[in-house]
Amino acid sequence: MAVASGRRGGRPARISRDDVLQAAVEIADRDGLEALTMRSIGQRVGVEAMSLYRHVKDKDDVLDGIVDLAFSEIEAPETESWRAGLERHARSTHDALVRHPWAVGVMESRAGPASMRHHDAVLGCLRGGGFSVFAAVRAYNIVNSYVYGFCLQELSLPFRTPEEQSAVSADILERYAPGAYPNLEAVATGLPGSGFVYAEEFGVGLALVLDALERLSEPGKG
Amino acid sequence: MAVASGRRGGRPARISRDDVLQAAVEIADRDGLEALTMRSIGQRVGVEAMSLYRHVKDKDDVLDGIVDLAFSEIEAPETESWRAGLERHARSTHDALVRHPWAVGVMESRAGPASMRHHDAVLGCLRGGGFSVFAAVRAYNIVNSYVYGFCLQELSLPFRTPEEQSAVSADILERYAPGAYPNLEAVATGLPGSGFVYAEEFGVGLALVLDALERLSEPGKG
DNA sequence: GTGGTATGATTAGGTCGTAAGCTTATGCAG
DNA sequence: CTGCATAAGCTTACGACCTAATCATACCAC
Repeated sequence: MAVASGRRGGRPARISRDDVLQAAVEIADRDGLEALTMRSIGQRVGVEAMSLYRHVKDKDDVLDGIVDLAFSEIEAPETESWRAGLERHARSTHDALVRHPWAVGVMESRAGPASMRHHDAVLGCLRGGGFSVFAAVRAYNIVNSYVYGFCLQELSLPFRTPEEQSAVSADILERYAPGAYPNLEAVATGLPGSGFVYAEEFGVGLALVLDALERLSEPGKG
Repeated sequence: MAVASGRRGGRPARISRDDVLQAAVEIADRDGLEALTMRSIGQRVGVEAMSLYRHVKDKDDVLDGIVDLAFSEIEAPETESWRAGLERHARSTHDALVRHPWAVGVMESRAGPASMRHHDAVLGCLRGGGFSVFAAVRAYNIVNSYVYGFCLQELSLPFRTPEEQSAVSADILERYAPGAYPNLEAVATGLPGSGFVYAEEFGVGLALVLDALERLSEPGKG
C-alpha cells in the first residue's frame, strides 16, 4: 500500500512552500507586484528560479498563495455585536491592505480558503445580529465596497503624511495654469489648514456607512 | 525661420495616436490588460509593433492614454443639485468601469487631464451645493470609495446574470463539504429565491451613501 | 549497498518591451 | 523635373520574463 501523504525519502528540502510565499510577500510589499518575478523570489530564498516550481505550481499559484496569506491577516468577527464585528473586520482589512499595497485589485478575484472563511464569518456575524440572508449580503457588500474603494484611493495618493500632503498641494497649485482647476485650487489652499487629516477619514466614512446600515437593519429586526 | 509646428513633408500617416489608443482599449476590453501588448496593438491597427512608437512614447504612455480615454467617458455633474450631480457622476463612473473592466485599479493611480477635469467638476458641484472644502473632499472621497469598491467586487464575480448566479450558488453548495461554510451555504440556498438582484444593488448602496451624506451636509448648511 | 524518490540546477524555447538603424514615401525648394 | 529634408513604418536585436523538459544529487527504507 502506498503511503497517502508525507515524504518517503528524498533530499531534504532547503526551502518550503511557505518560504516561497513569505519571500514573495516581502518582495511585493517592498518593491511592488511588478518586481515579483520567479527570479527575484529565487534569489531571496537562495535558490534558482526553476527550483521554486517544486513547491509552487506556477506564478499564478504564487499570486493565489500570497493573496490568501494577506487575507489570513484579516481579523474575523467573533462573538461581538454585528456592528462591532463588522467594524473590526473593516479596520483590519484596511490595515492589511495598507500593509500589502499590491493586494487591492487582486484580492477579490482570487478567492482562496482564507477568503471563504472570512466571508462566512462576517455573514454569520450579521445574521447573528438579526440580518436576513438578503440584508446580510447587501450590508456586507456595501461595507466591503467602501473598504476596498477607500484603500484603492488611499494607496494611489502621492503622500502618506499631512506634511507631504501640504507639499503636494502647493506643488499642484504651481504646476497648472491658474484658473484651470479652480476647485482643486480651493482644495489645495483650503484643505491643509482646515484640520483635515487623511488618516482619520477611513474611520469617519466607515462610521457613516455603519450608521446607515443600522437604519437599514432596524425595520427587519422588528 | 524654422516652422514651429505642423508637418513639412514626409510619408502620410496610416495610423494616428488615437487609432493606437482606440485599438488598445478594444483589446483590453475584450481580452484583458494582460493581452495588451505592443505587438497585439500593432496587429490590430495593421502595423508592426515598433511603428507604434512614432505615435506613443512607450507602453506606459499607452496605459495613461487609455485610462484618460476611459475617464473621459464619465459624465461630469452640471448645474443640477449636488445630490443629482453626484449620483449621475457615480452611475456613469460605474458604467464606464463595467464597460472597461481593466480600468479599476489603474484609474486612480494615473491621473490625466480628464481625471483632473472631473475631480474639479465634482468638487465644484458639491461646493455649489453648500459643502465646505473640507466637507466636499470628505463626501467625494466616501462616494468614490463606494463606487470603486463596488465595481472592484462586481467585476470579480463569476456571474453576470441572475441565472448564472443561481448556477454558481448551486455549484458552491456541492463543491465544499457540508458544514464547512454554513453561512455561505445559507446564502447559496436562500439568496436566489429572495428577490435579490445584483444589478440593482449598486443603486441601493449608492442611495444609502448619498442619504448619509445628506445628513452630513445639513449641519454645515445651517 | 542499492533502489526509489524528492530536490534543486541546467538547458532551452517562447513572449514581452524597446533601442538602433534602415527603407520608403511624401512635399517643397531649386 | 530634380533632389533633399522629413516623417512613417520595418527589420533586427537584446535583455528580461515564465516555464517545459531533462539531468544530477542526496537522502531514506530496505
